[in-house]
Amino acid sequence: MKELSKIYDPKHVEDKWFSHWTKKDYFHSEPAPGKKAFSIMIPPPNITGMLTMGHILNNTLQDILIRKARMEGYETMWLPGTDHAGIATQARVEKFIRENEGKTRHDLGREAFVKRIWEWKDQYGGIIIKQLRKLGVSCDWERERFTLDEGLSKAVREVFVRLYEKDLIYKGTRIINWCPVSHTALSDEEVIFQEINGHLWYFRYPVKGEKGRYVVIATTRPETMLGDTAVAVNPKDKRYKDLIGKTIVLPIVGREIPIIADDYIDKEFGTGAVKVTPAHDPNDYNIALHHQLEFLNIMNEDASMNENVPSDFVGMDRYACRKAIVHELEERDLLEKIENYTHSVGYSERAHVPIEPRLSEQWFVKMAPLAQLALEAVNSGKVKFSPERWVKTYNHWLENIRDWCISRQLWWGHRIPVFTCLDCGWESAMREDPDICPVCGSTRIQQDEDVLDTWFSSWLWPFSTLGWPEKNADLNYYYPSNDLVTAPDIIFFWVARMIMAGLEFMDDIPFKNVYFTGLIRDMQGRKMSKSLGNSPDPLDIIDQYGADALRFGMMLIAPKGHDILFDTTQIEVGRNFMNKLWNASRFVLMNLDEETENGKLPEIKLLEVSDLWILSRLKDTIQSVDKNLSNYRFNDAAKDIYNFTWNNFCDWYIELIKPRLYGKDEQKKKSALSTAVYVLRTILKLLHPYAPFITEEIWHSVKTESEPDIMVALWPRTENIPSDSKAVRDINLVMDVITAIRTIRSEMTVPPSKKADVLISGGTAATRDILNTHRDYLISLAKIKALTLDKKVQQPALASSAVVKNLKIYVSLEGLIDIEKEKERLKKDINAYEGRIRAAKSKLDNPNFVSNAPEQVVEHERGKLARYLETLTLLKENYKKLEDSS
RNA sequence: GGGCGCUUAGCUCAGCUGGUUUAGAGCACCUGCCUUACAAGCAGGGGGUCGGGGGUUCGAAUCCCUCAGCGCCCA
Repeated sequence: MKELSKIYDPKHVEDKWFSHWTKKDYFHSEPAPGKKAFSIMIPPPNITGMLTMGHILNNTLQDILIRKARMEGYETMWLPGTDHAGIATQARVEKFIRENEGKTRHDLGREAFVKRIWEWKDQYGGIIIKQLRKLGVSCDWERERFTLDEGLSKAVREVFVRLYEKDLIYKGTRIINWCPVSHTALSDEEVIFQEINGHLWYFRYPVKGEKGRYVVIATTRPETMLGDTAVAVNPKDKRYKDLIGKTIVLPIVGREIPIIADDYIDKEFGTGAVKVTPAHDPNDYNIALHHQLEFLNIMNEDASMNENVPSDFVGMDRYACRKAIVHELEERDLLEKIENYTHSVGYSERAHVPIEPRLSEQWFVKMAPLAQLALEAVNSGKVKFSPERWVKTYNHWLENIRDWCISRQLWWGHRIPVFTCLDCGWESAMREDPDICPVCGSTRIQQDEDVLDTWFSSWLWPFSTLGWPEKNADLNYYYPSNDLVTAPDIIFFWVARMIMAGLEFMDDIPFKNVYFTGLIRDMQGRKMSKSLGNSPDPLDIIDQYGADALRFGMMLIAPKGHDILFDTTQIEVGRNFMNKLWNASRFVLMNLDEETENGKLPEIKLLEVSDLWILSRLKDTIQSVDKNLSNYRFNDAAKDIYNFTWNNFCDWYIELIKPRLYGKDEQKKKSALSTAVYVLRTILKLLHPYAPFITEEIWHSVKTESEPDIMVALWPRTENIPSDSKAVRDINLVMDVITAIRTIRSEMTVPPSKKADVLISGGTAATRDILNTHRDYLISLAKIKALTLDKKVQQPALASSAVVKNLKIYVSLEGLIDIEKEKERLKKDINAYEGRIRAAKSKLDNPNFVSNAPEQVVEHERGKLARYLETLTLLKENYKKLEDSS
């Protein structure tokens, strides 16, 4: 007999198996011709990142997919890695150096600073990858990649040059989103709009040459008035018709600016007259292009005012300047009024400060030509989204796509491979750094100072990680990958762009399926965040409950594509289940001796009805798990396993076989045990993708010779499992009768130690026969002293009764029965049946129902009614007897 | 302003092509149990009319319209 401890302790188990799997090299994959590949590319987390609940969700899902595929015999490869997170990492290291050494990156210089980031990366970067191992995820750790690796950098450069050569990359002067903290441009996707309770200021702008005449304009950003180069009105606006073409003398500055007319102006906004600041507002920029207005940049990189404004304001921060301007205009009696005004303000995704629209020269990718194929790939179903509704979001973005600003004024990242000759002005993107100008031979060559958006490397991840642009066996074998698991908040940043890149550079989609997870929130529905402190550290949870409990508990509450309200008590459910499984295994092992069991099911003829029942249920469960997992219904599959294990195997099957196990008949004992082990083994396999550690641990006590480790064992198949519908019906009847007796006992508060006499009569010969065959089950599970089973039995004077399938069940409880209580009990049952009968009757009494509903449905309703009526009669009989005897 | 989603038991959620007991599960709750696998457990129980209104249908939690509330995305 093998002994297991009474309570499952994950701490003694998890690390052991992880290193076992590593030693056996199960994580690693190489292309295996003749074997089908199954691959997943991890969404690379930031090197600055720490493991969050979101990562737990995301990576557990991927691990379930890859572990199941591995057990199904695919050559599986899950590629892990990280991205270099340009802004976040540079900011992190800058802060570190500033706080510890009092230096800026400019003090160090570009080369030395980048070297310092690499040092930081080696020490702290990618902690998250180490943390992931605690979760037990089966990535191919030897294939770990980083977006700044040599190979990936080569891919980035190749892609840049190709797009440059196709004229899909260009340099242009535009209004872009500028982060005044990080001092860099951002793409549109990196701007987060937030509703702000601000103000609308109304200023009087004097009209030149018309003393006392003003145009009142409304603005949310007073400080930008220093950069105004026009005032605009709608040409159809009668209020201002006569002013068009006249001139405004800009207050404070004294600059003379025109009043122009443009259809774009909304007559309803403010006064209908607006100030135009072409260098600091994207809409004003477009108006200015139309009207050939002056572009006046009035801010520095940190959003302080530059020397293009009156000296009193130079150097002021934009918000200090706002106050000063308002004050100054008020002094001059040019402030008409201030209104409260709610509007949305764009914030920098990384630095959490309002972005500043800024006119500057940046690099862009023309996206429209890339978008077309990407739309087709998803809409034709070549790439499948799950849940499907994300297709709409995807389409909307791609159909309205704007060019992608890819240059960043940072040092940490892939430097833009564009070179310029200072002598002849030659400029080109180059695969290799040139020594001399190919046009004039000059050595005075300069590379662009900027680096690329981090996503410019991430969008190549599905193939750059496999060695592209080289053509090699890995690419050939693993590309495209099967599933991508990601959160929908990066559908534009990443998913859509990967599809575009895959089609453009690989001529093929990057993945076949995309599963969008929900977001993890706290119980109040708030996003988990560091500042709220509502985000538990997953490693603490693993420490407390075990990785399996975390994974499984999480999956149970992770409905398809919905946000998840997370609370650690839900992980307790996972832990309790692991403990239940552990103890069920203990039970089986305690009764198992080496000889009784050879890994196979006994011949069908040796199986008893209870064995056939549990095997039939097992078969259903396997089918359901398969179906649910192939539809990405992870929580439903988890529930299938949970319910089968707990409610069928533990609650009933183990109890049903106890008489056989404790009996003398060796053959009966053997068939029970063999079936139990077989079922247990199958449960372990079904559960392994969810809970890899505990299943491996138990497996090593019940494994067969041909399958040394569950991680590489074969996924359960249903072909050889018997399915016997009569066994299912019979056992269901037995269970119903046992439950009825238990209910009586419990409601009459009969202590479990007290056995009762039970008499069963009525029903059909067949149902009585079934009960008679299984009388041992009844006796042991319903705590029966003497069981009488006959067509007609003398109803005991003092008994509690129930009706199951028209069998009358009497539990004889002399001395324990309380007649009033029993009457109440029966009355409740009678009421319930009367209700059901009413419902069925009202349907059948409706001639429209009878004539219009399908025959089957009508028949079914008739059958129901007949059964209820019979049951009701029997219940009433019992009730009457009780009344008579009292 | 446009789009998407959600609203079912005290809480978190299932309910997939409308009909298989009077709508299910887990947690919480109540009652009784240390019954030799498991008190992280066992047995039993109570609790909702499916956000409001309207419609389609023989039949609606399920389909349609509308209102309200909540959330997300885009502008």
